Amino acid sequence: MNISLETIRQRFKDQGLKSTPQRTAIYKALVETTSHPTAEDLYRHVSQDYPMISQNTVYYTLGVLQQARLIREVNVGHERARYDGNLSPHHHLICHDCQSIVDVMDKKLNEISFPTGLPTGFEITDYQVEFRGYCKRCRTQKA
Amino acid sequence: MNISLETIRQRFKDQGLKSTPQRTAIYKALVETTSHPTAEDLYRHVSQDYPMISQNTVYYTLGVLQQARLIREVNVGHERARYDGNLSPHHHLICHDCQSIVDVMDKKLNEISFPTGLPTGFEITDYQVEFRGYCKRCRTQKA
DNA sequence: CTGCTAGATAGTAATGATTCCTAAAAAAGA
DNA sequence: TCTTTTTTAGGAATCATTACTATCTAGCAG
Ligand SMILES: [Mn+2]
Ligand SMILES: [Mn+2]
Ligand SMILES: [Zn+2]
Ligand SMILES: [Zn+2]
Repeated sequence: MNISLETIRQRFKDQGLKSTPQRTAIYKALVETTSHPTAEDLYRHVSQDYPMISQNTVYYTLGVLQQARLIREVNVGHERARYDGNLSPHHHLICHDCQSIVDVMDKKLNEISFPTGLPTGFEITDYQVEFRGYCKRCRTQKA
Repeated sequence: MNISLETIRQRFKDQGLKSTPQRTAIYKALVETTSHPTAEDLYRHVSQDYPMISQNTVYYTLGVLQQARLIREVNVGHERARYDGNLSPHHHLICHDCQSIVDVMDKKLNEISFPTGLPTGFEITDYQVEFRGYCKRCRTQKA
C-alpha cells in the first residue's frame, strides 16, 4: 500500500500539523506497512533515511499523529506500544509466542451489537475484537 | 463474591503451589473484587493485613498465579497491568477517561465465529472483545 | 514432632520504555 | 525576508517491572 507525499502533506495540513521530513517519513512508514511496528521499529526504519533523527522525535510524532487521529495504537498486552496507520475499521489476530499482529478484515465483526445490562450511564463508543493464537512460524518451530 | 480459605488452599495444591499467607491474601483479594486492580492496588490492599509484604512479592505472586492459570491479565492500553481473578469467559468495557474496567457477561459474545481468509497456518485459540466508552461518573464530570 | 529442602519472601539494585526539559532549528504564513 | 509557532535532538528523569540474593518457611519424610 503506497501513499504519495501530496496526500500526506494534505492530511497534515487538514489537521493543522506542519510537514517535516521526519514526520512525513514516520507517517509514511506506518501507512505503508501492515506489521504494526513499535516506536523503536519505526525509529530504526526511519533512521536509514534520517540518521540524525532522535527516538524522542519518534515518540513525540506518534503522540501528535495519534491525537490528530491519523494513526492509532494497538493494545497487545503490556509490552511496548504498537502502532497502526490503517484507520479502516478492522480487528486483530495476535500470536501468543512472537506477538506478531495480523489484520482481520471480516465485516461481520463490525456488526456486533452492544451488550445490555451494563451499569447505568455507561456509554459505549466502539469496540475491538482481539483474536489470539499461534502463527505458522511459531507452530512449526515448536514441532 | 466470597471464597473460603479451604478452596484457595485446594486450588493452590492442585497447581503445586505452596500456600503462604501473602499468596493467599493476594489471590483472595483478586477473586473477591470486580475492579481489575493493578499490582500496586493489590499491594496497598494486602499491606493492610501484612504490612511487611514487599511489592516484589506481589509481582512475583501475580506471575505465579498467572502461569498456574488461576488468574489472568487484562490488557488496557499500555498503562500498568490489570489483573482479573474471574476465569469465567467474559469480556470488558473500559472507560476512556478513568480506565475503569467493567465485566461484560453477555453470552452472545462467546459465540463469535472465527474469521476466515487468514494467513495460512495461523491457529486461533481464543478471543476477547474490548468495548470502550465513558462511565457515568466521567460523563457527568464533563458536563 | 523434627529436620530438610525446594520454593517463597523482602530488600535493594538494575532495566528499559516512555516522558520531561530545553536550546537550537525549521516550517509556514505575513 | 521576517516572525511566530512548532518541531527536533539530546540528555536527564521517571516509573513500572525484573533481577539478584540472602533469609525464611511450607510441606513433607523420617
Ligand atoms: Mn491493523
Ligand atoms: Mn473481568
Ligand atoms: Zn508467532
Ligand atoms: Zn470513567
